[in-house]
Amino acid sequence: MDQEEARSRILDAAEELFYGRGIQTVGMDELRAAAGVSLKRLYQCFPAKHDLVEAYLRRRDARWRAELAEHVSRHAATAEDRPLAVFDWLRTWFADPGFRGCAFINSFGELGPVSDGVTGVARHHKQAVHAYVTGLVSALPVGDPALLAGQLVLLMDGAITTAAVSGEPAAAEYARTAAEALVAAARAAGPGAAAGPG
Amino acid sequence: MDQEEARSRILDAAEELFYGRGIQTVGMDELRAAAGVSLKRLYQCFPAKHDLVEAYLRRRDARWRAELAEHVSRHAATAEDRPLAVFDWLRTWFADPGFRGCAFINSFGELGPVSDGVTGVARHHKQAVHAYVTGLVSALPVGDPALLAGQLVLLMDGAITTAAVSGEPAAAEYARTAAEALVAAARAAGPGAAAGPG
DNA sequence: TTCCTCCGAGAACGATCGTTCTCTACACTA
DNA sequence: TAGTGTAGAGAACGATCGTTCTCGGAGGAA
Repeated sequence: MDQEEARSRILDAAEELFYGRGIQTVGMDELRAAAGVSLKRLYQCFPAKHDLVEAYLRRRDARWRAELAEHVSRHAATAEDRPLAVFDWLRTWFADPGFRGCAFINSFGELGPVSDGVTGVARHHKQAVHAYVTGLVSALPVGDPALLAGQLVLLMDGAITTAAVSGEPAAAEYARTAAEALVAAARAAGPGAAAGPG
Repeated sequence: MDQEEARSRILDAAEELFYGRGIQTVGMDELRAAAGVSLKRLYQCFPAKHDLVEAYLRRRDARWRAELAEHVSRHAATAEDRPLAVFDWLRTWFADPGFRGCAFINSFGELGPVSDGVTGVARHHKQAVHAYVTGLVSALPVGDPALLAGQLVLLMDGAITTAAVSGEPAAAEYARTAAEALVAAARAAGPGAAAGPG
């Protein structure tokens, strides 16, 4: 087996186990078995468990954002649809049987206080998502795209955690209606618009 | 030392350590030392660690919601102010040096998949907060209080997690402005109001 | 074939953790 | 004063975990 393939299989197993059951709950030997590699190979690829944890989070960050962006660009016809398509994608994600909330929030809650690496990756992920959403709303005629993006990101994280804890995907619907209202309000206060009533 | 006092000191230490560093990171012996009780006493009060974890979460749930309700009832003059006062309280909480996100989301992310007890307490907490917010918005002339409450709860959870991961309390401001917009939109669509433009 | 190198399988090691057990000291009762 | 029950201090136990080490075998080069 190639070193490259071993690394990929280890990361696949790590993503399934770490995301599904938590990081500290999964031992290196169970991970080795799930990946189908030897312990020696595992430590060749990742010298310590925290290296594997951070690599898992980094890969998941890239893939998660790529899937989100692909769904948005594929399903949103106009610039107005794009921010809302984010929440449609969330709904399909919540319905996935393996859904268990945000991997970065979970990892941060579990290891943030004792791992600067985990904290850094989680923070980077949230910043990247924020930047992506800011890009989406910047195409809209709103007065303060940064404000609207910040609000939408709150709805995203709130929906993710609520859906995870409650076990029901309905949070995506609430978030979408809230996003519609916030986008509408931002457009009403957009450049060239009169000040709102009050 | 009284049994009652021992129990209280243990729960105090558990809350500080579990919330601040995570549950699995804190051992029973460190907890015993922080509480200033003997190991025998510790296991008399809580026969196993998971008993202590669930007791910690239940007590924190009650206290957290009581503090929130007290702040709202004390600082909000009118029914219109009450939902927004929630976010003012969040802002002060985020600024606390010990703030580290939502104890229930953190615990759920760490132990949810392997502990039905933790999952149950986290779910109960979120349902109770939802019920409280529903009560707040039910006093407002809005068409669908349950919908607005669901939206506001998403903003709360999103703000809490964003503030925790980013380490900056600014999320509370975004959440408050979003809450204002959502309340205004719900009032515009409230009972007796004409349908909105669109 | 013989040697060298690499790999997988899994034992082993040291540390930690949750939990229990032992020992000693002290307060209270007859 | 002798006896009894209880508490604290901390050793001990069994399990688990991250990590390293050992052993035996496979494959290529001379």
